Amino acid sequence: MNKRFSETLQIDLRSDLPIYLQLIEQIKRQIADGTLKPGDQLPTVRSLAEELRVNFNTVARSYRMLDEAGVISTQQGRGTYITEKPPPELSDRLRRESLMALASRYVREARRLGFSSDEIRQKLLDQLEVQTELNNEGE
Amino acid sequence: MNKRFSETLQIDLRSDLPIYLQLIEQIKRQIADGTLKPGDQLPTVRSLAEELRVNFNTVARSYRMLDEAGVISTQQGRGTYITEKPPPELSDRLRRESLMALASRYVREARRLGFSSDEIRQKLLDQLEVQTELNNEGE
DNA sequence: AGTACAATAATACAATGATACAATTATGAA
DNA sequence: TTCATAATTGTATCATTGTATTATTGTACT
Repeated sequence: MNKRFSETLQIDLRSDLPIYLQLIEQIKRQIADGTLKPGDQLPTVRSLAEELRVNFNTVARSYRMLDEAGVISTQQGRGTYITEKPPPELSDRLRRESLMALASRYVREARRLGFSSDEIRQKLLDQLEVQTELNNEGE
Repeated sequence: MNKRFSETLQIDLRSDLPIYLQLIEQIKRQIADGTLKPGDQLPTVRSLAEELRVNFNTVARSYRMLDEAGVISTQQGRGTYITEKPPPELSDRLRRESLMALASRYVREARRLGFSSDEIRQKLLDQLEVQTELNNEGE
């Protein structure tokens, strides 16, 4: 049951992180975890922008930077695609960058809600226990 | 017949109350009495400043403080809007639910990337240090 | 006067939006 | 087919909007 790609992206207009960086972060992560595969076509800058209710230049900026990073290939008049053969070490680097981005966002948003470092850390430990219990059975 | 927003604001340059505080007070009041509704867009800092004959930094200062108070949402390059759900003081219960959701999402996405509990926990601790240094948490 | 601080102003910058353009693809008539 | 034309796609440029940093102004206090 494949969601529309745009529905898998969560943009927070109130975040202190710019929209174009939020997009980059999440697309990178989907590539790293295999949700997006080499050769997959991404939505056009205009259609994705419309569904996310942002300006298409903002999407274009994200695509351009991802292109420069070598993870996607944007082609004028054709569209944008996940790079066919990512450099061998790119995938592992993407994984680590994605983890860093996730941790960074968690801390940033939690701090924005006014929580202390202790509370942020403790809640994570709680969640790690909860979700680990669930996963150990099924695996 | 709606007046221009700027015409509903009375700025007294001779008041002992600073301009930016006068603005904050009056905008807050208009939100409280329903004149300004959630989702409404406020004038740009420059246009409002021009009509009020004050410097746009002064308006920006008012907007920033209202943003920090959670009353409005300022978005660079887009504009400023009355916060959708303005809970005067976010209830403790809601805050904790939000933190839980953030932590849960972090763990879930990190696991999806294939990281272990140790790696997930360690990366968070790293980020806590990094972001705490910048923010000088003690105060 | 001199100092210290808050309020305001000036300037440069970053993120997003609007518009026009170029490259490619799709369509259809000859 | 082949060519012309329209539609679609990304690109380039500049305008608009809020942000950050610094300078200036004004006020209160010694």
